[in-house]
Amino acid sequence: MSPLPKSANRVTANDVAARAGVSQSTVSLVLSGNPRARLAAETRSRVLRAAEELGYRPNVLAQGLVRRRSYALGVLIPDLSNPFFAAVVSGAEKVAAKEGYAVFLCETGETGAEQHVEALKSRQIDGVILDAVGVSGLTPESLSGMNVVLVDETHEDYPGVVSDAQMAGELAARHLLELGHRCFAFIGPAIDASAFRLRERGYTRTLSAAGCAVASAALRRGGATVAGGMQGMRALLALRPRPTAVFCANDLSALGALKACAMARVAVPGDVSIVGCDDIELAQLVTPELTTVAIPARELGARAARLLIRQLTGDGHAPPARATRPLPVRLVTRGTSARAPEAA
Amino acid sequence: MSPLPKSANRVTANDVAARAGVSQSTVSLVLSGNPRARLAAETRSRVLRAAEELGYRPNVLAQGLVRRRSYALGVLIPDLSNPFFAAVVSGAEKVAAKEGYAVFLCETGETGAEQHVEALKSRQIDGVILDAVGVSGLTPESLSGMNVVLVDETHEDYPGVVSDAQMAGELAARHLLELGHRCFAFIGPAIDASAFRLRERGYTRTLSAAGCAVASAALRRGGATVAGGMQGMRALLALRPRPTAVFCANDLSALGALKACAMARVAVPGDVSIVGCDDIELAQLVTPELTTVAIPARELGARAARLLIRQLTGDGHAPPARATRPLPVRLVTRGTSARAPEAA
DNA sequence: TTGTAAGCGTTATCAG
DNA sequence: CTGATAACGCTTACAA
Repeated sequence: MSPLPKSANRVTANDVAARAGVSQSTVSLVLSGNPRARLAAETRSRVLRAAEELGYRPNVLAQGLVRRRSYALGVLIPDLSNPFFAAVVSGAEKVAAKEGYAVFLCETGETGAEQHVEALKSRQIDGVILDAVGVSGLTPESLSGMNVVLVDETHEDYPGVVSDAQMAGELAARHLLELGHRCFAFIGPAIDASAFRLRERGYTRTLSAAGCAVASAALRRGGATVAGGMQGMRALLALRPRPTAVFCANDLSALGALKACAMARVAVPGDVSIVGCDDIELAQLVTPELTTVAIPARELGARAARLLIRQLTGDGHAPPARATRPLPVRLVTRGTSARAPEAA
Repeated sequence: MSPLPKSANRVTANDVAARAGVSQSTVSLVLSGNPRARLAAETRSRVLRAAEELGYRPNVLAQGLVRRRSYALGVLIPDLSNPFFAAVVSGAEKVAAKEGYAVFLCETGETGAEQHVEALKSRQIDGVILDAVGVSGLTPESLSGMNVVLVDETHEDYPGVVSDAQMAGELAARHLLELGHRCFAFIGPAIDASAFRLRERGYTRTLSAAGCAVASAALRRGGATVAGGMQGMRALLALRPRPTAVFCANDLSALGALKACAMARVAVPGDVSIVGCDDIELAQLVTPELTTVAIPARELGARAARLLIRQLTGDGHAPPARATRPLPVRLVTRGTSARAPEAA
């Protein structure tokens, strides 16, 4: 193995041309060129064979240079350790790969999306999928001229693929209401325009409509992480009266909340019911299994990729691909929710 | 006084040159050129300022074309839904980004690594990190001329970054032995040359040395997934005598095994002890918490990236970066392991 | 129908 | 020190 794939290794369109006894541009024509190019069948097959024999693969960088597209997409997420994001990425990667696009993965953390976008720009990226990176936190010009699709976030300037986040909150609320709960709480982050916020809204509104406001002290803000959930739940457990029903903005925080209960020897669902959101695989691994609202994460990613690619392919002035209708969510009733305990 | 940015869209080195009143090649020299290039301080700063004002970003595709490097890495993993792989990717992406490399994420599934590698090749990828994709399953020439670094897999042709997998198995075995267990089992996949296999070996050898062979019926083969773990454990529970100690090749399967026990109302760790491997975040979320052997996943990814990049940068004939010493692993004793139940 | 040639945006080698 | 100029591998008018 020489450190750098020296030279001599890579076979170019020129090599193919030489072997087929045609010019390089002819090779280009038959291999990647317009279908409307009319080549002699004989020439075409000679080229094809030569290419085959030599194992020719067009250099995408060079193609990109002249076509001004890189056939690469960027996917930006805050944190790959959240299985939900992993699923989104996975879904996006799969359809991208099938369509001949490669995906650059960028983990932005809480901040730092900006730099990643810059880096992608200088790679002539064809478009980006942003999930939960907070578009409004970016300087407007950083995304200018880019093809972008948002996931589970809405912004007037960009199309987005979303789940029915408000419905998710509503489903959670209705479920808990039906179980007879009267004292509610919520744990989740305070990011505007995010799905988290909509979940919260659907939840609180449904509760209000049923005459059950959630006290502001019962509204715990924090990261949508395990740690955030634990913290939030600890605070809730100290409240009097103690909430008997808690909806968490995502499964990770719900799992954290569940854990906090276990550590505090608070029975779930005996003393308090917990409902998460996402339905990640782990939700079924804990005991009791987590009641949650399923969000089609892979599908979100897949659609985002499709939408983005369509936007790219849509030569000229096709309708600039507006946001699609929200993907349906559904309540998955498992073991962490039960009838409210009798009032003390 | 100076020309304005040409077409609103992309600003090139030519635009900068025009504005700075120098030639394009000079721009190239000061911006990306050798540090040893000796430019007039005055010229340099003029160029720098012009570039700054225009917001110039060199086109990496073009750079790649001539330099024959793309400054991009590929990371191939079978499945992003396994948090362990997600962590590896995350670690690799972080150091790659810091070093100015972008990473193409490729999820290969059980098979299909080949095509992804081909796709990456035509993108002039600088190198790839392969984690658990089974190098030996690839046609040799598909990786020829590529810079590759393996993660947790050993192969004589490529350098690899590994954890001390055999030690992981040994630690699990010693732990269970110390707890007085005598009837052992193992759940894991049958992939040669993988860390899984080494974990198994470390486990079985340590047991043998202690006079406790693991019966072949107690050796369950299957995917290193939740489903695989559940299946394996179900089979084990039917065995007579029933094993009291089970080591699983990874946490996902351990979690599956734990779940299977819960469903079968078998007490963990009362009736059977379970030890996993990886120490993914979820391990602490289940009840009881999973005893496991911690593998530094992020660190593996990070090191792989560093090693790969060093290999790339190592112009000329630096020692071709052999495999590094195994990263240490450590036993994390939690709630799924306890003293063996009294013999019936 | 196929070849010639002009780029795409950079880097790199030389002259001046 | 700086500026032509030739690649890099490919696409695409435009000629032949």
